[in-house]
Amino acid sequence: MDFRIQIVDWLARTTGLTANQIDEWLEIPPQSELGDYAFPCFRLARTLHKAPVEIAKELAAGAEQKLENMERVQAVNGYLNFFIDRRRYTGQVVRQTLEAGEHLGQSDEGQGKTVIIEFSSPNIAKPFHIGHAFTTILGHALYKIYDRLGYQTVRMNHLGDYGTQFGKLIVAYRLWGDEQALEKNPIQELLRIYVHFHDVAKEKPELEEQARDAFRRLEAGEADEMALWQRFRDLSLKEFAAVYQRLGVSFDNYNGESFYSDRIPAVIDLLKKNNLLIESQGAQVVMLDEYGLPPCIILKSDGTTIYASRDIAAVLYRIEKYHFYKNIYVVGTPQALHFKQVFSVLAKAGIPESADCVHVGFGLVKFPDRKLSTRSGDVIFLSDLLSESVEKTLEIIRQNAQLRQTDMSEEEMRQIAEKIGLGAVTYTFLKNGRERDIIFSWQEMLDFEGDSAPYVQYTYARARSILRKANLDDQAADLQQQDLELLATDDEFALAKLLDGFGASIQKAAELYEPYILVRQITALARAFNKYYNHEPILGTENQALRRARLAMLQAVCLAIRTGLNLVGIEAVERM
RNA sequence: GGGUCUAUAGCUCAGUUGGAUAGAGCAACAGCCUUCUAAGCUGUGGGUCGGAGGUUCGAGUCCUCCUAGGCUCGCCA
Repeated sequence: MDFRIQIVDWLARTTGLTANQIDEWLEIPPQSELGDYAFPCFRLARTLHKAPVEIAKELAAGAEQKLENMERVQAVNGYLNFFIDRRRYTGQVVRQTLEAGEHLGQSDEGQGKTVIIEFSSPNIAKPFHIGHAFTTILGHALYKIYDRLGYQTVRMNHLGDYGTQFGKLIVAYRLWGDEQALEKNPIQELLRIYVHFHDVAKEKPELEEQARDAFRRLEAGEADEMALWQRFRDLSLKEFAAVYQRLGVSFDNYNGESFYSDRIPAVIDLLKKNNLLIESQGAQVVMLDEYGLPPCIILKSDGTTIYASRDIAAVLYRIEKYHFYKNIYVVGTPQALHFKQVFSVLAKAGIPESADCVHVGFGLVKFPDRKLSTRSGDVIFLSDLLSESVEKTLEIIRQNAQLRQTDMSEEEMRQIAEKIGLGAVTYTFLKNGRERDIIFSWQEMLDFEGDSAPYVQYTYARARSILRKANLDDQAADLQQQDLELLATDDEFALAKLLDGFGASIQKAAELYEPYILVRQITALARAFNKYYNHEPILGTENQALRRARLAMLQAVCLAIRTGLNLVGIEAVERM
């Protein structure tokens, strides 16, 4: 808003400080009773040789007649507090929000820049469990946010479709595979033999050796191993596709680890050319002492590749193909060291783009007493979690439909339940800082009150219901005819401030790779609206001009909530 | 042991670049549905911000040390 700019300008002229400096220091008071903007005068005390309290008083004396759009300016405890013209501000924000319409929150900051987001990346032949939900939901939200800011985006699903684990699967399948079970329920069968492999390998360590050998043959392109691998991969992808479709997630490519395996020679060349490759204990490694990191293994002692070599190959490929502005990896924090090593090897090899590679880590999903582990078969499938959530939602909708005597069809109730149930799960993963671990609890995951997607969706549905009753959608109608400065209550001003901060929250979320910033913004907006809803009978407003202005504000709120939810991968519903 | 992250209300978490009386949600307690959807709203209680020093006009925030915990540390990914 230009209120801030106005204050900064005036302060810059009056104090002789630069506008940038003022802008940095100008803050928003903790309580709105203290004002809408505040300038702390303590830092001026030394240069002006005056007490902060005095400085504030003098500035306040000269401020009011010089500043338009300002209700008053007050000096309190060394702070210079500005109270803006709230009616004007509220009117302006609502107008601008509605004018932006479907473009709300868009920006051109990403113009001409390509951002690669690698996320989801499940392992072939393993179930899609709630651990994968985190990267999938987080990555998808980041994609939407960057897309909104005008960046060119590339979504990459870096499938775990290579490595010694496939040697294990091949060995296990040959020993215990059940063809019929594989046809019927591929991932379950593959998981069964994978778990069995680890059980047996405890007694018979020679199986591990056989597995490594099978992977060696796979990497060498032996037909039998290749065929099995291809089969496992195809079957797995088919199952993953169902989950992605349900979540509304898609990718620009599925270049998994196998895709980069034949680009390893280029990596070896590069490293050799720079004299970085050293033999150590039979393996080829790059030393990273100057980065304070342990050596990075490039080739194992049996000559096969390892994930680090494949990740390095992937970066080289992406530089060449996309000339990326940023190359983002949405991968759990346990792999932080791995990415540091990979980026450092590239830096050491003189690849400047290594500085544009970012590991966006996230916490572990675990039970109160243990870690989730595929090997032990101790997992919660994402599909089960989603179904459970949707099921519970459907129950609540049924109860409410009966209570409120609504006329929702079974089909409509199911569609709504799907959106809300999925939203609840998505929200749970995005509501806090991503690096925090999530202690899995059904109770918390399925809590639909307070800070939750259903709370926000419910708010939206209620607001939309009012607009329907007033025969309005949320397109801005004849804005020129509206007197939006009639919006004068504290609730309305609070809503305006939250609407005003919407765009900034998107930018901040992108800057920090933290969708929770946007999630909290729209939750706060929803909370402010619920308060308003309970204070003011909007439809029953007697003054018709004010009623129109209030409905316009509702349109703006709906627009922001719906847009915000969509940007984190949650759908709004018209009724619930 | 090295690296790294974390420690804020009973629980789960926010807390802008250091700024005024540290905030939400859940749980607890007390209220609000003949009026726009009660998945809502209003109010109450609840804190030596892990501990000790230091820098500063001012520290939950920055520095040092300590304690506790998570993750991680060459041939898995």
